[in-house]
Amino acid sequence: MATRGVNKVILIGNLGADPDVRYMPSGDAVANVRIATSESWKDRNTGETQERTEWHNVVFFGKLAEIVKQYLRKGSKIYVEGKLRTRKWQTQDGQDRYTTEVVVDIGGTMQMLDGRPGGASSVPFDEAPAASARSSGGSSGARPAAPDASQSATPDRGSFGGGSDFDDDIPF
Amino acid sequence: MATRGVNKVILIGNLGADPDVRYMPSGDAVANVRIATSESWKDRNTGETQERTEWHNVVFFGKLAEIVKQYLRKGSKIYVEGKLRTRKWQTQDGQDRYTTEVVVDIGGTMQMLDGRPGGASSVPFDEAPAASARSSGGSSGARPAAPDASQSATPDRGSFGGGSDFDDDIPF
Amino acid sequence: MATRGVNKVILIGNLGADPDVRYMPSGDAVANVRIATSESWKDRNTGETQERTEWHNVVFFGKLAEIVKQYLRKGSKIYVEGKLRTRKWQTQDGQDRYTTEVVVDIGGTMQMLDGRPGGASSVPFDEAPAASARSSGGSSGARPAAPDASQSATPDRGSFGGGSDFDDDIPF
Amino acid sequence: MATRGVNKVILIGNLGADPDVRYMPSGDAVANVRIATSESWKDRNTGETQERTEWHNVVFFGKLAEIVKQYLRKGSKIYVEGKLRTRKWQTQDGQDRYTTEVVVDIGGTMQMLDGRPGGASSVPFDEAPAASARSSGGSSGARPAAPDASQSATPDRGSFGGGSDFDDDIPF
DNA sequence: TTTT
DNA sequence: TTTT
Repeated sequence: MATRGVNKVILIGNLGADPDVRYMPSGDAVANVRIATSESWKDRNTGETQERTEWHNVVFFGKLAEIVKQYLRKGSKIYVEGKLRTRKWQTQDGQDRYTTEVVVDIGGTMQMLDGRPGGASSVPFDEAPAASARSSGGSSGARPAAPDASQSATPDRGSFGGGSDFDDDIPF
Repeated sequence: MATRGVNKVILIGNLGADPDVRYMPSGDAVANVRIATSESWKDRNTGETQERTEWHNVVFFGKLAEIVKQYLRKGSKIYVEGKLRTRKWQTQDGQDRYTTEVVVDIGGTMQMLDGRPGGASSVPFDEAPAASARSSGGSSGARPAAPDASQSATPDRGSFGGGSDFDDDIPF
Repeated sequence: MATRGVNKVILIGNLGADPDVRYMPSGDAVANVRIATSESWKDRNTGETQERTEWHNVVFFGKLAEIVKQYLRKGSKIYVEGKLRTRKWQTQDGQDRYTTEVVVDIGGTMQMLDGRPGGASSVPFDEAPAASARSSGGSSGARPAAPDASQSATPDRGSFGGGSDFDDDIPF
Repeated sequence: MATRGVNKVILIGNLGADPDVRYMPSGDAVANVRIATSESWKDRNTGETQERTEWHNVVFFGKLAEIVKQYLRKGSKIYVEGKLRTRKWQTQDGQDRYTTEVVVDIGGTMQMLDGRPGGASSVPFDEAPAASARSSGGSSGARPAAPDASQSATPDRGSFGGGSDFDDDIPF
């Protein structure tokens, strides 16, 4: 992979919920998590302390997704290094929507900061201790999240299992 | 400002168009730019070279916005250090939309990489070589982009000048 | 402060010992800590797992140094954002030595990752909740660590108290 | 490679001299460059503008080293993402010295910012468009710079060609 | 000298 | 020793 430009995101925050892990037709795992970062400051005029929490959609692929599935839970604190990707998708009535996510693949990393017993420490994207049946079927390991791949990798919430009990207008 | 967590974005890329600079009621400038980063890789199966360009919405405030206005043009190459912020806004018919931007304020920086003669080099957010009439009226310099502030700072494209020749459904 | 270029260091690691905090003539605090980061990998030939620990010298100034003194201890895990600075110093017999440190001042940050009860969360360099008698005497808050300032800020280990029970040849 | 902690350096600056490229016994290239970053600020007391230039030793391995050799020259502006490594070495009279370098290998990247015609754009460490005779003999590509490897990779300046017209006491 |  |  060659690059023109730099597209890098670094986050430290806590998971707002358990990871949402799915599998692509190839068998590769895709894990979505919501991470919160917050900042607080004193209003110059009122002197009151303000706080703002930002929620980030983070997507992991392949081996990293498996690790996310195994070790991360609601409340887990992690370090993430990834890149920005804005993905286009459609509502049920055909309207275009855009969602920006932090994608952790080539060049990215995840690191657990909780110090939980037995927890994996840190894992760069390209790590594959043992090729599982699942990941051996695909080649996503050395490929950046291509438009096509990512579309099937992080589909509309409703496209799995045929469910539809979600609000199509909320992109995340 | 104190922070729980880290929320950092680093970009190097080129402007897709001239900066879009507006002024808040306080007189503070707000500059929006679109920055492209691209990556290319070889498809493992077909061997073909693939390319993907990512477009980022970057927002500058205060003094930095003035510098962006003065020095940056379509094609300019810059280094940007900022943070992610997802902003909620509404379409004309009242539907909720979300747009994720890279905000350059406290803790952020911009740097020009073009080597243009007379160009400013690098500017952290909190720089104010000389308090202009505009920035002296506000206090945005030492305040992170608060939800309220940012909403008026980066309104729907059409909310300035009363214009409305834009597609409400496209968040950027 | 304007900059030509980018000089940024991001570390997450544990303190190898309690912070070493001193005070400049101005009364400003300077805190030195040693932080360990480690990586492990499998040797391609032998298949054995290798590990390498890297030790970093990190220097905090002013208010941040006070916080380091108050909250950090041997073993503490922190996130640090700073810049590289190589400092020249001399052995007792007049030989030049160079030490590279990670300086956390303007544009830098420190964040505690331990989740200790009562622990401060994150602190950018320029934070000064209340101007203490100490920091009010100096102006280090808005000044990058200048060569002169830093020299007095992080002097030879022996220059405090006139002691000399250390090995002059070990720069850290 | 797994990691406990984060050890990341991001630099944008200019080469102070042409790259210094050497070859390891395995045939793998090692390129050393000196990169300058500078910052300026106004002294609060005197009001004078101060400037400080920082010089960084950056080391590239394998394929990246070849690219550095081919495309970079004195004055070239580059973006570098690497990690800190402090290396121990000895003077001719057996004294220990330490040098801190920015190592660009696994997880690192280099990007040319000059827009020179024919220049390569960006190259992550693990890129190997075509296995050259040299790099095919080694396995450095997927191995972090191990203590042993790096020692032979970035030896004392005088250890090549048997020359000795250098000051042993200056670590860089 | 840390941590797992 | 670079760059503006």
